[in-house]
Formats: sequence, structure tokens, C-alpha cells
Amino acid sequence: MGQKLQKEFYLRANVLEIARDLLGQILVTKIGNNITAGIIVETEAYRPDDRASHAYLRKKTKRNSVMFCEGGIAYVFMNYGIHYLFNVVTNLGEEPDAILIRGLEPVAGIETMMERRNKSAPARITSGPGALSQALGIDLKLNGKSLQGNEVWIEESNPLNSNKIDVISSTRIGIDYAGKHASLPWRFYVRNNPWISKT
DNA sequence: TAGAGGATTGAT
DNA sequence: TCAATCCTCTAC
Repeated sequence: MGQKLQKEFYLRANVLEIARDLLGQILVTKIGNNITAGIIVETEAYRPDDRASHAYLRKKTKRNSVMFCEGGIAYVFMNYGIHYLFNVVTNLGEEPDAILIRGLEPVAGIETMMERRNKSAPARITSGPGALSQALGIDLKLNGKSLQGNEVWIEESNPLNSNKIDVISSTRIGIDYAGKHASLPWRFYVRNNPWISKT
């Protein structure tokens, strides 16, 4: 088991840099006595000057209010009435930046994940933001939780391994409504990793 | 207070 | 290709 990423990691001003740095780190949840974890292989960054963000133009609503807190906490919301999506809030409180986690490579609690996903094989159980949230037991109860706590956190993986990661950036998924912002290359993923979500 | 639509998934 | 499904936001 590695060390939890320190709060300073999340307080940096460049959300794109943090989104890239999250690749290769390990997202862990502990729900009851069930620990589940996976290596982060796909992320997307959102900023307040970006129409695709819930906090576009720094507009604060009940749903996105945790994005306006200091970085290092979880932002969970329901999408399409069906799926929970898990984000990491970054930057200082004045800047509502967030990073959506879109893909994980399972490393612990795989049996639990398969049960939660109602699958008999691990294939693709954590590929896609809604899917990985279900596999890790993430729901609205985790919204606003500190990533220094003991329910959900991100562990630093071996830096030597991180250096080997071949990162690709591309446009984000499912935000065609965002006009020119839809073409920003703010999605980051690990080249050739089988656990990234479908394009 | 009502209506529209969404940072998706999985079955057809 | 399209339905499921419900919460949030916006406009009236």
C-alpha cells in the first residue's frame, strides 16, 4: 500500500497538469469493510472558463457547491438519472476546477467489484465513469468527502512506474453541446491500456 | 412550478 | 441505434 497523495497535490492551479499526474495513481474506496481499488488510467479536466463544466462562469448551484471548496475532496453527482460520476476537486476554493475519473485498472477487491456490477468476469467492470463508480461503491454519500479521510482516497504509486506511462491527450467525451470548448484536448489516458472507456 | 436535458451504459 | 430514468437548472 502506498501513501495517500498529500493535499498540496490537489491545490495546484493547473488542473490539466493534475489530471495528467493522476494517471497511474491508485483510487481506493472503503465502504463498510470492503476495500476496492484501481489504477487511474483515464481522466478529464474541467475548468470554470469551460462551457462543459458544471461550474461554467463560476456559477454556484446546489449540485456543484463542493467544487467551490478547497481542492482535495470528492465531487459526486448523478448523471442521466442512472449513473454516479466521481470527480476530484482541485485548486483553491476560489477556482472551481474538477477532474472526472473515467477509467480504472482494478487492483484490489475485484470480487466485490464484480458483485456490485453483477458480472461474472472482471472484463470492463471499471471502464467508464458510471461503471467505475458502481464498482467502487461510490454514490452521493461520498460527495464532499476529503481525500485524506478513510472512505475514499488516492494513493501514490511507484514513481518509477509513473515515469513509464505513455500519456495521450484527446477531446473529452459526451460534451458536444459545449461548442468550441468541446474540442479542447483535456482528456488524458494511458496509451494501449485496455481499461480506458470506449471512444 | 413545470419542462427540458444531461461529464452514460448496455441491450437491440 | 436508442431507451432507461431522475435530478438539476432555467424560464415562465
